[in-house]
Amino acid sequence: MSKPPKMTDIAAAAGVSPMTVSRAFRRDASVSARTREKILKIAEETGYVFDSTASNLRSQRTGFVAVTIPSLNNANFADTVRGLNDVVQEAGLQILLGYTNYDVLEEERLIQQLLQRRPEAIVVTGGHHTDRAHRLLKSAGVPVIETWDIPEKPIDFAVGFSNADAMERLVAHLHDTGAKRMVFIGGDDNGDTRGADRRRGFVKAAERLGLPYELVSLGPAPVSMREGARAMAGALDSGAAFDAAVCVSDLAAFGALTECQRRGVSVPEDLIIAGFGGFDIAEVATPSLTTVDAHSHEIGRRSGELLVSLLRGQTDGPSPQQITLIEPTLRVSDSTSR
Amino acid sequence: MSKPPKMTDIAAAAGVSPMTVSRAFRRDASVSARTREKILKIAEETGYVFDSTASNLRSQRTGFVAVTIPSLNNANFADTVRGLNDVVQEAGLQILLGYTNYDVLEEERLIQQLLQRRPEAIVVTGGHHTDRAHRLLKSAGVPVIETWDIPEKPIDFAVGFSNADAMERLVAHLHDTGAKRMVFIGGDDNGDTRGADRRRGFVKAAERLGLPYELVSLGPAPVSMREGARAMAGALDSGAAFDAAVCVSDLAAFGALTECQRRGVSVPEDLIIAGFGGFDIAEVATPSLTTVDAHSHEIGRRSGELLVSLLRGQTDGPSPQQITLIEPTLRVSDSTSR
DNA sequence: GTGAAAGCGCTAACAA
DNA sequence: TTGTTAGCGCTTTCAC
Repeated sequence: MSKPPKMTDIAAAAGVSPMTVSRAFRRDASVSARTREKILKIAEETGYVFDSTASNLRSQRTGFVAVTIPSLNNANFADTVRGLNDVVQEAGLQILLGYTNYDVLEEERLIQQLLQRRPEAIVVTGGHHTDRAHRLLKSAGVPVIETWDIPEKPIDFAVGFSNADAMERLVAHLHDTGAKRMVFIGGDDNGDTRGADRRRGFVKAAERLGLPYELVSLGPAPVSMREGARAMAGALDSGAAFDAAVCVSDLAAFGALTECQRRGVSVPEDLIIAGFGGFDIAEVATPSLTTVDAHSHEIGRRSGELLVSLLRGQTDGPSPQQITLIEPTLRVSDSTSR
Repeated sequence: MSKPPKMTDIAAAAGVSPMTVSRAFRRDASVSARTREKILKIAEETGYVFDSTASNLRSQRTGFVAVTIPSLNNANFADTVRGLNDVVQEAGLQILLGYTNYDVLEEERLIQQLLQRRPEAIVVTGGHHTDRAHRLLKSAGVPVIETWDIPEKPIDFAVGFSNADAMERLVAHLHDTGAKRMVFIGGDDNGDTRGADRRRGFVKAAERLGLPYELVSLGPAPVSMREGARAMAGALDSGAAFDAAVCVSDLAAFGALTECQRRGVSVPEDLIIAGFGGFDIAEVATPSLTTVDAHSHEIGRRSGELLVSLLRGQTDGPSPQQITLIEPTLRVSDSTSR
């Protein structure tokens, strides 16, 4: 068992210089077809595997895109990563994924760690970071894309929407359909800034419309279906009167729905329920859940396209917008249709 | 705007050699506390960011663990990656994730691409690969862990279970509770070898028990809740008589359940339904779904622990087992309890 | 506890 | 279309 071959070994075997081998491995390089084929054949036979680590150092390009998301086990974020990956993979880039568990300190740690890998761009979820993380991102020397939120002042670029505004629109719709007293079921504030924004939007809309409301806390993010069920149980047990429940995500909404079914509370007759996010479960639940589709996959796809065009240095087209608004879609469904 | 500082810049500023700076950045290195603090202070002030790419090349260690999964949008695999990440992150390793879309050719492409990054270990889902992928893995020179399946002949290590056996046990249980005619709702074979294994287990058990059965195809993986609903609709429309439906995953099972509810078919009174995987939805559905909990998170965690012990080169302890069996748990619930 | 010299395996830059 | 030279920013190795 000898050492694995390197580029100079392939070059020697093919009777060319290492530089020619290097060129042969890149699509657009100027190498004669004959030479290229010969090189590739020898490489395959000898089991040569190109060493990116050397290439990365010498060329000062890694092909990495660093990505941080709050949780891997949330279909919304998974969809965003998938959308992003579909685009950047096409451009020969590799995602470096990390998740923060909805913790800004963990995010800071992760960003510092990921920057050491010398990514060519970095995509983060949300626009709230520690001061240090913010500084690291600003001085990273690569494009930064903040997703899912539209921060007041994006570091470089933002692809997302206003969670508060979207929630306001949902509440206004429920008010239009006749809801008189609402509860909001959501997580604690710590970490899940999108959840907190949705709650702010809920409160703002309810107060503007003169609707009485209550807030039910679910504990820290991530919010699961089970916790949605528990929160609904608590709300029903508390004896509070309400005819509409708005949940911070479809998962919580579905849990709340099952709890109602378990207790014989009819949805939407006795109580209307709405979720947020546009998860699969909203469509398949019986009754299907009214939700706000955040277009998770599209957020990733558009972030990827923005990023690829930035890295290609397309100076010809129009310079990219700092903010890409992905307007969410209100999907009214059976759970709020009396 | 000047160029970002490198290690020699920090060394010059601190009045030490680059080597001392290098040592100061590693935990166990022999540098006096005073020197170390001075160096770290200067590094922070100047915004120095350690360059892994150079370290990777010189030390021939990247700290990467390559991971391929069929899909990011499957909570089972996401759980496995989370379990894996929790462990390897602790050991200072970074996951390089790729997904194959249940396609072995895509897997081959991905493996080749990931190996160029010089990972220190590689974790793949399943034990079926193209010949070329198999060769690449075997000659990669790093530990290979195959998960979710137990291949006949693992390349290096396997962490998982027999999908066929687990399904057989489920079918035997349903037979015990009085099921007389079964349908299996699952995907096509192309790509999803775990799904195919489950189907084989179903057929084998049904034939052993003398149970009449039918197979309903869902189309190619991944199988969604919606497709489960559609498959159940087709099965009910076909007029075939059956009193039990076994689904390749809980997602399909939940879809099938909602379709039954939509049509007034009572579960479990008229029809019992079982899923597979141990997804959250199984527990929260009404009625809750009988399932086989594959312990997705544990598969990842154990893979990570195995891998970390291999990379630490622990020659002292017992040499690691080639096969780590994570026995799935049958969770009998309301959807099959008459 | 610290330093000097050399080099990891590629590719930028220039030359032919 | 191909080759030569030098060097990316660290860390190995050896020395003190």
